Amino acid sequence: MRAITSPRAEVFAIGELSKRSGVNIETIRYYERVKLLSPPPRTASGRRVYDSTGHRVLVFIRRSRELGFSLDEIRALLRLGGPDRASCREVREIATHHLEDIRSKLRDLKKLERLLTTTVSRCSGRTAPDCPVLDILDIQRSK
Amino acid sequence: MRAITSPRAEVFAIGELSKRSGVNIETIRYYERVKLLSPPPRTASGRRVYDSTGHRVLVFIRRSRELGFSLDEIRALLRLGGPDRASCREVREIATHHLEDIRSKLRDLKKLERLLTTTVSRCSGRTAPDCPVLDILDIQRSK
DNA sequence: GTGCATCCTGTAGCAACTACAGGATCAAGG
DNA sequence: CCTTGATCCTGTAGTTGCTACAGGATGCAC
Repeated sequence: MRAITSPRAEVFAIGELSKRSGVNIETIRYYERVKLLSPPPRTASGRRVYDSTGHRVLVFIRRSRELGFSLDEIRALLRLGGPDRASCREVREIATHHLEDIRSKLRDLKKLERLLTTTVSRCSGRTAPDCPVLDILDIQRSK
Repeated sequence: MRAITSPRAEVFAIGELSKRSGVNIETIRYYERVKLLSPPPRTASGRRVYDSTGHRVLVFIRRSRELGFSLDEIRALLRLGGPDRASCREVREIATHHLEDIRSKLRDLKKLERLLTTTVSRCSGRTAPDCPVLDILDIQRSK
């Protein structure tokens, strides 16, 4: 086995990692607490030390969050991307399931958008005496 | 002024209200705590007593939540629908603003859906050795 | 050696609920 | 009259994914 991996491994503190990854410091520590990130080595005085691997994992997490995956889903994806990587199938299952969630949210939002659009436009038409937005929500004026 | 409002006002307890409105008991009490609902009268022994007005307001809240309004927005809508109701304009402002939120969420989700759809379909095509879902998220295999 | 930046832990807060625990009260049957 | 089971009460803690302190310990430059 080769001892030295490459032209010297670069390491850095949590502030640097935060800047590079676009994930804020408190959030990084939070990810560690909830076991999304494994605890990094520390300096003698107790400060966290990260390297490029830590950076890559964190960026993976950030991207996944942007795609709307939950922390639990990300945990699963990380496990699958990790040491015992094998099953593209499982990854696909998670992603497909997530996609279904997204689609149902999309459907709901579209319905909502239509409903609110037509209602608001009725409202802006004139100085309506009875507001159609409140109507749609079915609030009662005495009768 | 007429003393008796109608053929006897019907009153009921929180469990009944919960069933009729489709909002669960703990949530009703929570709404009261955060001042979305005004505290109802109580029986001698301290149990909450509701009537049809309480029911109407609660249903209004439920529908608003289904439409994705935040509790703060609903608070505002309730104020506008209440005693000093006047401004359809303010209601429209709240609804329009909310509509913009919905539209931007819609745009994001659509992008997401496209991205995940194509990725997952590439994945399901064959027994891929390197999972494209993990690829897209940019996780690293040693190199 | 004196600042100031950066780091540490631990706790509390946000939305919008949900889920108890531990006790009081009500209504019906025997 | 008494017991049983349903319903109600308050208060607190948990959920998700963070963010924001407080209060203290380092690191580094001048």
